[in-house]
Amino acid sequence: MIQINYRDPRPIYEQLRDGFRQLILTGVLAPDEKMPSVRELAASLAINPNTIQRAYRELEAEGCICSVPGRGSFVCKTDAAVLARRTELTAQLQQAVGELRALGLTDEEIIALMKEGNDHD
Amino acid sequence: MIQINYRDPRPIYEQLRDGFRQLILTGVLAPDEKMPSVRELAASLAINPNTIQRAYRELEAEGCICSVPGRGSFVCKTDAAVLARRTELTAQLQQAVGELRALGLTDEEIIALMKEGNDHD
DNA sequence: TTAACTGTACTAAACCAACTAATACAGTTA
DNA sequence: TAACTGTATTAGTTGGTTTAGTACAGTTAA
Repeated sequence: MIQINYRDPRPIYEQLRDGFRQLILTGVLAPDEKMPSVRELAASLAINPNTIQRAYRELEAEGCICSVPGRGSFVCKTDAAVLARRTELTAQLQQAVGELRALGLTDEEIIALMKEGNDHD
Repeated sequence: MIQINYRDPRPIYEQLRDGFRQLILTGVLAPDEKMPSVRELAASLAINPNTIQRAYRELEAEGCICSVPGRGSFVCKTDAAVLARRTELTAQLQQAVGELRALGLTDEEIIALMKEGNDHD
């Protein structure tokens, strides 16, 4: 379901948080679907339950999941979560575009780069 | 010339390296121009010389500056450095674009976002 | 030559965030 | 009741960043 890359310099809890956020916001994990329990996921990934807990805590703060003591954690995609992610990605996009322009690339060239990597469906 | 932001979670040496790279690759610092000496910059920024040294070492490895023992460090913009930065920015761009597409945005909407933040000269 | 600059190298310690470990408490479910 | 769930807390380890101090060698100008 989710994988950890130990060569990735980012902390584990960030990899988990970002990975799950991606799955949730893109609909791979449907609303009301049950997330793996803290202990279960910790065991299957061979890491500490506290690390899972931290990722889940942040996902809940973002509005991606809802955790209920005794019951479990559940997917809970919120408009606020989608909007927040979109805002964040827009900032990243504009940052990269701004620097590419500073390197002398035209908007046409940048758009070409943008469509180059991925097939646009 | 360059500033450190202590609220920025990134390490100081990364802020220095990225800041100088930006100034060099965009031509604000001209080729053959002398960089501030390790000790001078450390004093004016009130940080340790070793931190400056690390930033300079990485900039030299990237081909942005050339350091000569006894003489100093000098701007030395390389084609390789420009290309490397362009490649990196392209990856960041495509990453953001890919995720925005996954959120359901069309390429037209993404291009609009891209032009929205900055006036295109 | 001397003095003051330059980059570079090295070791040791302080510091802090990330992570682990172990334990405990409370709510839910069969 | 037993086994699950999320949550909280404390303590300890680890690794990267930064500081501190020292040292060496090359350059430059008085």
